[in-house]
Amino acid sequence: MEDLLKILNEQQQRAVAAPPGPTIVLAGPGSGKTRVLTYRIAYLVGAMNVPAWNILAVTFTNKAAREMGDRVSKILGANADGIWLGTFHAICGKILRSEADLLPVTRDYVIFDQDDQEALLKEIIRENNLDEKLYRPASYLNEISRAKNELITPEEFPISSFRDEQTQRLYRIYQERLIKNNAMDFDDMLVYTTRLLDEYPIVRETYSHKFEHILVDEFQDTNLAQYAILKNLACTHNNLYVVGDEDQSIYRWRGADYRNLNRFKKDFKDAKIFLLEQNYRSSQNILDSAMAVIDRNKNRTHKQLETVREKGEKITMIVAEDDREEAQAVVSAIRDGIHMRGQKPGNFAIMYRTNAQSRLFEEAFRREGINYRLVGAQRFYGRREVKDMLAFLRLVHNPLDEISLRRCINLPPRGIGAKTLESLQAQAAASGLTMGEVLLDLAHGRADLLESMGREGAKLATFGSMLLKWRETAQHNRLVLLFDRIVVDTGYEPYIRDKSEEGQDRWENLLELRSVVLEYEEEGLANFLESMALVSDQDTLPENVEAPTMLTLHAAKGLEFDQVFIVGLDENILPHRRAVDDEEELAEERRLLYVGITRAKSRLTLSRARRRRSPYGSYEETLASRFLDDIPEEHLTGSPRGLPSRYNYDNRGYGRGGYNDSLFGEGSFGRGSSYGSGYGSSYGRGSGSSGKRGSSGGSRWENPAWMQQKSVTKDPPKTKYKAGQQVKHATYGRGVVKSSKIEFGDETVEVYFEGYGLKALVASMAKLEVLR
DNA sequence: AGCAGCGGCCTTTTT
DNA sequence: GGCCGCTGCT
Repeated sequence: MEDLLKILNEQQQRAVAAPPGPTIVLAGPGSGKTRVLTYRIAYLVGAMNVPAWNILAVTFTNKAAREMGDRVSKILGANADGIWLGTFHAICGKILRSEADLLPVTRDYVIFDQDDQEALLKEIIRENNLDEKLYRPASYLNEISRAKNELITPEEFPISSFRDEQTQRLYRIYQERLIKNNAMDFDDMLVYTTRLLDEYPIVRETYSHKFEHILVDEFQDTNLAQYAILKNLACTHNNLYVVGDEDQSIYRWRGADYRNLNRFKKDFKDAKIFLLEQNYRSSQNILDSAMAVIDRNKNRTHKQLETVREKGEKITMIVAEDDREEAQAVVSAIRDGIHMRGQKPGNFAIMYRTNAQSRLFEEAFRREGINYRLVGAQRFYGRREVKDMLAFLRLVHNPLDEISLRRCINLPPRGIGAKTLESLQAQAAASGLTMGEVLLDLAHGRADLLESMGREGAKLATFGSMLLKWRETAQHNRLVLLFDRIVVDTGYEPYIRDKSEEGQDRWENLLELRSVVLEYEEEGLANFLESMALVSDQDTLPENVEAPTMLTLHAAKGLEFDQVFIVGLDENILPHRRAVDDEEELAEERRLLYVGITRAKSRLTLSRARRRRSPYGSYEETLASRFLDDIPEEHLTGSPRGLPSRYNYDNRGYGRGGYNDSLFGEGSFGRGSSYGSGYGSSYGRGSGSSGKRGSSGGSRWENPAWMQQKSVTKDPPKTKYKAGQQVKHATYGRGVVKSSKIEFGDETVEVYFEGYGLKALVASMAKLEVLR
């Protein structure tokens, strides 16, 4: 253990070896806080003899959890087994399923995402004859969400206007309906867990004893509900170790409250505080600029960030004529970095305020033939065909879920339209059941029902029978069989797989989902559905892909890149239009920029556009972001208001090679960015395709191995692997093929591995080596 | 019941 | 400029 401590600096060592009890680690960007957390866990296990299963570590994303888990395992090996490590929501999910008896929902509850929530609230608004134009679900959901994050029940909802009254009413009905659907939303997971711990001393004490040591990453982004959970869990020991940085608090709008740090100090008077100021990431120029930006915020402690690295290059400013040119300039710069200076494509990142901004950059990358990876936006799990399939699976798991029922009951169209649904709903209401229950009753051959519902009853009974069959399949068979049954029984394949390229993409997405299903054979449907609901954007960031990354500033938190481009530094973009007239929100926009700047290791480029397309289509003049004023000129190359440098776009349909020099301007020439005029245009083309999934962009699903391999659907289905063959797998080692067959155009091999048992693998992805 | 065509509405950020 | 929902036609 002492050896381990040696590779940490003095501040880090002290934080890692802190005595038990409430502890705050204030960690500047790039100061190795993940490292401190990892070693803290190792220290607890290795030096303080705390069993791993008595440790709970909470991270902000699943990806962060995975990374930390890997690092801890590397240090501790099997001694790390049993540790609870995950996001707040994942950990709450685990607790809630264990304690489901105490909840108003059953163990089979499903998690409603934003779309489901909106669908449900929309229904409620409709049923209550409220004007849908006036009652936008999203805006009410926002308020409901905020209330939940502050642990305010519908009854406690504060009322000071007519709108508040409506919100309260909708909130109350919305909660009732969630329970009726045997569902909860993201916020409920926190709220129910809090209440479980608050109201049942036995539960509180059980978990508090189990989690003798609790560690929390990104503490500045916890909300009140999360804080309450932590406090409850720590109630018997106070061993609460939190790491955070108030300057990186960027989720206020989601209820996060960096004042939880103050709350913590107040609630735990004896809390020890450690500071990590040594930066290992960025050049001093970058850090100085970051500090210049953040120092303008009030109510914070100034931190003097020092780097171990060199002073580094100045920050480059690009000012383009319009947003399209901005995108082209940034992508050209990346292209030059890759091709002229031999930089690795993965070194680059483009960060923006809103997802919508990614589009022009995607187009520019395509023009240049450069592959890219995109975080978030239209995620894989947000795709229609994926959500459709998940709706079927959710309905099978939880027939009370009316949102999923409505979504999938007529997929593909089978004559169950609005009218049929209405009569199903009427029947449900009349018998005090849910629609799903009525369907299952019909399937069970309830003659009275069938009779009273006439022709519609017959249609519904057909679907009900399928549902019943699927539910039986789910109980006795492999998960993937259920998946396949649904696809076959509904005729979903021909429905989405039309002749178009899009149709093919959709089908391939479905196959990809199927291969995810294969990974959940042991964990089962409930766990599969839960992880599907809890994957975050960052979790879908493709790894091991050498390509520039595009992501929002929010998604960039916790990451680092050698060269960072922060784009759209205009008023109303960054800071965002919605934030400019509120001081608190403005401060958060500033922190957002700070987070972005501090992601950069060696080189930082800021860009803006003089004209920008408004959401409506027309072009608007822009003003330079006020934040640019705060970056001292000595750190900057190019002026925020200066002239753009001359770009040459290689005549790719956009080439006015260069811009009018005589445009008004304060900036002087030659100070412009270094993307000089016209490097050759001969490279880049066709080096990769980024658009396999159309404009929706990628995720970790971008070009997976099986995609390159043409699917085989025609007979005869020849399998590559044969029963009895000895094979080798990267993770599982040696195994014997038990069977292999073509399912949906992809070969599925069942292999028996020593020490791992029977595994079902997708042949094109598993990369099995045939030994004999 | 289902599709095509038209008009109104947007855009923060996410577990 | 694009998505969603509504209307009216088959």
